[in-house]
Amino acid sequence: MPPSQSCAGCGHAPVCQASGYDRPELSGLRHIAERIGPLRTGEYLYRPLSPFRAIYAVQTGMAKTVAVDVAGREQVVAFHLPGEMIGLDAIDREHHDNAVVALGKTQFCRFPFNAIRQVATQQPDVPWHLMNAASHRISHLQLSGGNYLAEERFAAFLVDLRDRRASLGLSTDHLPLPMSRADIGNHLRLTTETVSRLLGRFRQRGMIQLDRHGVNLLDLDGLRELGQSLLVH
Amino acid sequence: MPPSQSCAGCGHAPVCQASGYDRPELSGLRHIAERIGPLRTGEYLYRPLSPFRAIYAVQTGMAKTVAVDVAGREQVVAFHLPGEMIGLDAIDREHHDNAVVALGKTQFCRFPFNAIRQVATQQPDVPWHLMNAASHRISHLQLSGGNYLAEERFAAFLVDLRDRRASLGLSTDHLPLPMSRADIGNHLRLTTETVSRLLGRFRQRGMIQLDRHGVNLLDLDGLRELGQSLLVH
DNA sequence: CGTGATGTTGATTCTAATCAATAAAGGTGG
DNA sequence: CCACCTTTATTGATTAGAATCAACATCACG
Repeated sequence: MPPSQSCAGCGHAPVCQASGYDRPELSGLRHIAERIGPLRTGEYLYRPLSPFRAIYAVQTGMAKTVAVDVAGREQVVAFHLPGEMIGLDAIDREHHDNAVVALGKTQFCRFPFNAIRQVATQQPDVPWHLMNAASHRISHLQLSGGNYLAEERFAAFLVDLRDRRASLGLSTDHLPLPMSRADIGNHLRLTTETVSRLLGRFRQRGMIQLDRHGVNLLDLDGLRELGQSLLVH
Repeated sequence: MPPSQSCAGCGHAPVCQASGYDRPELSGLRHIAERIGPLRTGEYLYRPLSPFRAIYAVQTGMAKTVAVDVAGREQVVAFHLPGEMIGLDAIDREHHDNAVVALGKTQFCRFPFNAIRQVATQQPDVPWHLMNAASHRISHLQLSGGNYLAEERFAAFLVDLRDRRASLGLSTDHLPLPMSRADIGNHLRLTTETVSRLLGRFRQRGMIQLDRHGVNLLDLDGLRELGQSLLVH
């Protein structure tokens, strides 16, 4: 099956709209998009050493980016929601140096990089749109690299996920957590045990409610206060 | 004194060349550069809430970027060597959310953002050049956010600094460290005491030599091995 | 249903922070 | 140039936060 071209008829226009892709100055991007997937839990969109040929966005579902260092240690570098750009860290490289893995049934949009550069010659806002995404990602990484307590980082993680879902028009009362505790912990520099304990602590305080597929945030203000130092304003 | 325009006659062309700014496709950037400074230790290039109007690069000397969170805690987000872009994290914002501070007598190049966008309409490689810088920064931040031991982070910090100096054609035998131990520690999520102890440990092992203004790396291979997981390859 | 993977909870250990004291450096004014 | 004083750096003793080790519970899946 050849990848379907263009965004015409895509049922997921709303999240793209929320991410700013519906601006007429970016119309060219919509015409070069290819759909990838669905991939299922644990399947790879790309791997370390895969040649860099395209940028991606999640269309539906969720994904993680994982860096693998020389010693083989894995580092979960980001979780991706629909509409969020994937692969900006490889633009200055020949090859990807990390992997992108689906978390649950996930579809992607693929933007071939050659096509992006071609489109950019006609629509000069295109590179600046990517630049804005990169700029935002830099801000986020700078903050999250900071020296904060486990509780602060974890609260910020939950609130950040909620806020990103909110800005995409996704449900905010319930946060699905399709990744493992190990993934969350790895991402936040915590062990699975510590993640479990923090979830338990927040539950005991009545700040969250846990179910099999995720959490309900019962005290968003409380969590936001705990994580405030780590949240972009 | 009005800022001097253009890079013609600038005595620091070599580092810019090493950073790729001498490519003819970027010639427009050279014509809009303004020189700022010299600033002295502790003086600000900009502060949080300063309006975002330009991107900067260090010309000579060294600088740090400091984020200040809601609670007033400071976080040293980066140290900048000559030729390195400053302010990419503010491109999608109206205002800077962090400060840039000179470390020792430091001069900057200022690239007004309006002028950059103007130049970009003539030289389409300009935004992609910034994008490459942003991409590289994302890669670096993703790695350095990882969960590594104090010793690994510190060794990687020293080697990274050396390698960046090497790629700019600066001396590599001696690393000046114009920032305080507190700055280094803050940047690496360590206390000043721990930085001191690590320096002491490396010195005892004969890996470095300490003097008043910086360090000599006596066993680069050893340091590189300690920090290998954190270094981009 | 098992059964292997994932998640929770408790006991103990360890890395780096904190607390504390001293030493060295840098800047200032006489 | 030196004495003084403030800031910065080093080193040691103790503490704390999260990791590790360990046992058990629960879930997903064939």
